[in-house]
Amino acid sequence: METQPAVASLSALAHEVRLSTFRLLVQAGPDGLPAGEVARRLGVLPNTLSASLNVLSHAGLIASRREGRSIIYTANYDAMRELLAFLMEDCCGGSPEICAPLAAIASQCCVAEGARA
Amino acid sequence: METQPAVASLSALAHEVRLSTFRLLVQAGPDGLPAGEVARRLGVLPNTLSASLNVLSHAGLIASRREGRSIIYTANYDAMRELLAFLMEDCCGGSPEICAPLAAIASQCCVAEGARA
DNA sequence: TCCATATTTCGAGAATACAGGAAATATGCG
DNA sequence: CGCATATTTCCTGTATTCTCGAAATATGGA
Repeated sequence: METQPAVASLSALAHEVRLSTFRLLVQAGPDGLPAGEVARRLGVLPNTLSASLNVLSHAGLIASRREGRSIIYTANYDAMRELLAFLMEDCCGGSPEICAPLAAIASQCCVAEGARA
Repeated sequence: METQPAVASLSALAHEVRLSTFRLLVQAGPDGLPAGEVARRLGVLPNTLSASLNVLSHAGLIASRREGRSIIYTANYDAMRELLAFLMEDCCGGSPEICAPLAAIASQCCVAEGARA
């Protein structure tokens, strides 16, 4: 990943409603959530949320599909991974032991539970 | 970490010069770099860079110390870790196998080289 | 003290982001 | 078709951010 798209992603996440929205969709998994449900859970007006979804979508962090009258939004896990990888990528140039705890966080978070399955 | 400080950190990073500055300092390791050196490497005016450093510092992402006439800036690795952990923290609630690759990235990045030492 | 270096602070104009009201679009159902 | 639901688009005033020139501050050395 290069700097410019990373800035775009970070900008999209640098907003209370948008960050909460993204986290909600990440939690929701591949099934995603309809826009209205997100608005209800976060307590924001539908049009305000729509603007937030638009920004996140434009940055490639989420995707959408129509289902009946609802539009379902889902997190783009690839984009999330790319952004995190970009942020982690530099720390090893200096001293690996400094950023090693990041791996510990990730394995605590993901592998420990994933490996158990 | 909570949403509000996370937004502050993301806002600080959501800017081309500031993101590049932060990455440069992360690469530089605990010794850090003087402000002038960062400005020279990134090709930005000293006062513009100063504003960027101020924003990053205010968000807690970097720290500074004076050394003679120079002011040396260093990355705050703890803050970086907290932010990354915050972003990763939700993915497991859904499906662990989705975010497991994050652990792979982190271990590629840090542990593989760190363990070799 | 005087000067050069390193960095920050101040100020102003231009550009951009934000929130929310009102209206428009799309879908499903009777 | 007519109506309710779900969501988006448009609009507008306000607030914030960004950039850069000019001036100020801090340090070290002659």
